[in-house]
Amino acid sequence: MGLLSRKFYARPTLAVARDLLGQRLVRLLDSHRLSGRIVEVEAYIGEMDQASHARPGLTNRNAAMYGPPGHAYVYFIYGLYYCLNVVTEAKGSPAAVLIRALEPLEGLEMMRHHRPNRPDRELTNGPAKLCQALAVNKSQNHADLCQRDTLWIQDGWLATGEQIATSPRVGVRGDQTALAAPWRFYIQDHPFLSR
DNA sequence: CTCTCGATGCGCT
DNA sequence: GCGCATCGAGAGA
Repeated sequence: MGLLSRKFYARPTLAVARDLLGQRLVRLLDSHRLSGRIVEVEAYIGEMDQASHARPGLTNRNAAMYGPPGHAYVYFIYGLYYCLNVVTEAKGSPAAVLIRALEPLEGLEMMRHHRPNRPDRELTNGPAKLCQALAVNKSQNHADLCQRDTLWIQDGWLATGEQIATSPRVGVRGDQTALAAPWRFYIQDHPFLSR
């Protein structure tokens, strides 16, 4: 099935974010496939974006955001968790889409093993939860998503009747007026949305 | 169900 | 030293 191409990611970030909904994120782990449909994302665009990790300019942490499109930007947060982004736009233009929630499709048994004592509905309904379920960590930072290596995105689908909705981004700090832009995209009423 | 609060470590000022 | 693109336990209703 179709791997999403470099050109898909080398576009304006809001378009990429919207078009990622319904696509299938695949993680290959010890020859096991773990995958899910992307049902919620957020866009982070440029150094002027008050909520973006690129706000301080190029640093070691956010370097992947400045790199070529179609690669992973994985960061460590709150001393405990990882979150996964997809780098967008041309090299040198720091922008990315945060993957916030998945609908699990393949590898449920292994996901349950990675997130013990959780009901299935809480396997991948948050940015750090899905990284736990798919065993995504710093070793996937800079990974090329345009190759079938250990992490990639391939063609998915939107079911008939599924509607795309937007809202302001969640969990971001700072000046609220600057953060009101509706840069969160999600499939309306989907059961695997984050809280 | 909702709300509050603590965990935990690293990058950056 | 501070603050963080989060989560889960525990309490209350």
